[in-house]
Amino acid sequence: MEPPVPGSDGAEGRVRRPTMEDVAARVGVSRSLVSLVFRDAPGAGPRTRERVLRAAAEIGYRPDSAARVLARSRSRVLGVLLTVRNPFHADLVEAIYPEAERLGYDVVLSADAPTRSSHKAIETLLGHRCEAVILLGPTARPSFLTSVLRRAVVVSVGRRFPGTGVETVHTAEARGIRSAVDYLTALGHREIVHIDGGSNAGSPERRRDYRAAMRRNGLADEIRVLRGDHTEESGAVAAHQLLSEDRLPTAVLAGNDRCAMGFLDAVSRAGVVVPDDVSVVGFDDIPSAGLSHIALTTVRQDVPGLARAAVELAVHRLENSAEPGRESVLDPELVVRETTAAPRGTTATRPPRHEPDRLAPSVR
Amino acid sequence: MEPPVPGSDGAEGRVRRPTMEDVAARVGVSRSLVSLVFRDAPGAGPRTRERVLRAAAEIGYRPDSAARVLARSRSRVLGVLLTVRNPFHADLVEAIYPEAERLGYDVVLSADAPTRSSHKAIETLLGHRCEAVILLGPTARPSFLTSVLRRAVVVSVGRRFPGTGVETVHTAEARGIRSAVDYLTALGHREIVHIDGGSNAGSPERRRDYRAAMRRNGLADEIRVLRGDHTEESGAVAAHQLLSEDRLPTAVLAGNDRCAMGFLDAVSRAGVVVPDDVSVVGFDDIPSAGLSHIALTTVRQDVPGLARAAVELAVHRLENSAEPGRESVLDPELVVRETTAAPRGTTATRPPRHEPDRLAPSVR
DNA sequence: GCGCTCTACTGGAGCGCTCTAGTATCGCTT
DNA sequence: AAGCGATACTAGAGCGCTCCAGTAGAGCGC
Repeated sequence: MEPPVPGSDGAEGRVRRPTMEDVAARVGVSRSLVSLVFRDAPGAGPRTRERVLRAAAEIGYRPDSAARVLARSRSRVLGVLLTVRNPFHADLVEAIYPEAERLGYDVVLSADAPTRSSHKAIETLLGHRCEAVILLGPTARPSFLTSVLRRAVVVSVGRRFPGTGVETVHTAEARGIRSAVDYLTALGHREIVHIDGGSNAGSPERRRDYRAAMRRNGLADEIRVLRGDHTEESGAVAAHQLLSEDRLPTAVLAGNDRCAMGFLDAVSRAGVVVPDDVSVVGFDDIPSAGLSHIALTTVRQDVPGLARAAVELAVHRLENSAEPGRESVLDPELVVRETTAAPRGTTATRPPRHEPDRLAPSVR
Repeated sequence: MEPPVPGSDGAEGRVRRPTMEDVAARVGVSRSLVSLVFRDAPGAGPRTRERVLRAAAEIGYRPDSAARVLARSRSRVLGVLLTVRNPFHADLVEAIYPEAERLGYDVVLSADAPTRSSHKAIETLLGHRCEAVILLGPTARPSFLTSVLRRAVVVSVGRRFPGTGVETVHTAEARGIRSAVDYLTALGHREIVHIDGGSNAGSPERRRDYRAAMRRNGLADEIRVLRGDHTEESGAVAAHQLLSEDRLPTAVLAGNDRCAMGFLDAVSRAGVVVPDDVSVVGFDDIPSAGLSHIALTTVRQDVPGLARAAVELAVHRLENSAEPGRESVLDPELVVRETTAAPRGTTATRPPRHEPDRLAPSVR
């Protein structure tokens, strides 16, 4: 049998990983003491502590997380399931890392993909002893999630699983949609079309909330929903459909930013000027929405807030007695940029950019 | 001290994770036998094997990867460092998973981000006992990578680290750039501007290769490089710069697709028609480049090939004697879509879409 | 000088697996 | 009947860490 790294110490001299034992021997203390230092536990003198740390650095010791996880009664590991292509997930992951670290948890990532089911990705997470899994816009079947619940706390970001014991964090879609519709209405728009997001997380809510907001503004007759999904392509398809008709609506509320950007791109190629000919509002506020040449007016989801709430919910659930099925709802804010204006033929000037009213996150 | 999951078996009844011992007891065999079955090792009777598998499924047993990794002489874990926002990395990750699985390796992901240095992300990977780390477009300092080499095989995708012992997988930038310039030249373009990618992986090569290709086509006097990076924003900035001048060049070769898309967007807003007024070529072929409304002509990197080569290089290096510093170079292909045409005033018809010549990957 | 508390440290039993070295049982030859 | 090689299984020693129980010695009051 070969040593851990085959070819023994090859050209670059890879060698056996140093262990705590090695550090201990070098300093002349017990392994327990070294462990104690690395866990930041009380009981070591400041001088010794420093010597241990120095010795460890000298021999390039790093704690072995497999051994650590195995030995601990609590693993303190949070699993995150993401769809690696999804830029919104990317933002969430970036925000989850520091938050987990702050609370003393490790994060392991697992991605689903066309060739890798979320089922399998979650199994991998559980294999890593995650105490809780945070699922970003999960597409898994509720029945599977229920079985996962026997092993770990489950937090879903974006999608609701009422009555299953899955914790949920999501945006108050209704408030976001309503503020967008109200804003467009205030500008003088009446023909406001919604390109929806199909069955993606949040979409049924957004569709329903659009209808409600239209009715609230006395625009029940103008309600029009175009089928879409959360891709640029679907925005472009909707654009072509609208372009093929007699005339455009004066405003479009897209299911998300990617859809809005696909729409924008397709109409500007057709010579339509945004916002003069048509106003466009997105949802999410992904990074590219804010780029100067896009400057998309959109409903911003509070990504750091969602990340923080997800981690906190998971940790709270782990460290306190069982109180399943909590729900954390965060308010979005309308970010007005340059793709919205009063419709042609009304007051020529655009309203000033208004500072969005940031609302405190609420926990129900 | 609380049991593994605090609140003991709470509302949903989370309980102690079953172990091999539990499975063994249920079937009435030894733990070793169960281990053997789960490792697919020879030495168990077919009937027993089946009974073990069934019992495991009944009690919801899953192998504990921490314990497994700890006990094994080889961890068979590959670490992947990615920048979670980067869509090109997303594609690579998706392709790495199945490839690693095929060779019997586990994959653990770690992301760098503005708030999380690649240094730290790599440390995490090493803590998980990765035998090899695959770094996607790494930004780490070579000196740090050298220190990592003592612990693991290092494979860099995209960026070269000559003479360090880091294995490298990358695209033959020169061939890609040359085919793009040759193609544009054949269409009749002479004023071909390159918006470069700054210090991003592959950019210095692309810049150099652009110059070489221009010279080869007798266009040394037309060489013009605009400073950029790999974001949409930089494409838009370059567009505004060019628009502010007397007249546009007839063709633009962008540093990557995102840059190309930023450029496209900015010029079409200014009323410039692509490809009639200006031809645009990208680099990478990210998914959105192929969308019908974008239809970007671009130099496609062979993502599945890069992923496969990276995993194979890592595994080869682990399983054979030390042969450091191999390099695997994959050929790109020019994908002609709808953002390129002959310049205004020349032969009116566009050439037919030509089927790109796919070349076999070469290993040097 | 005595017990007493405190701090600084050590010993050792696991955590859930893997993997080598064994043992038991079988069928089959000689 | 003894021997033999397979095959099917078991025993048990780790892997590198955590964490609890325990010890040595210093400092202190009385």
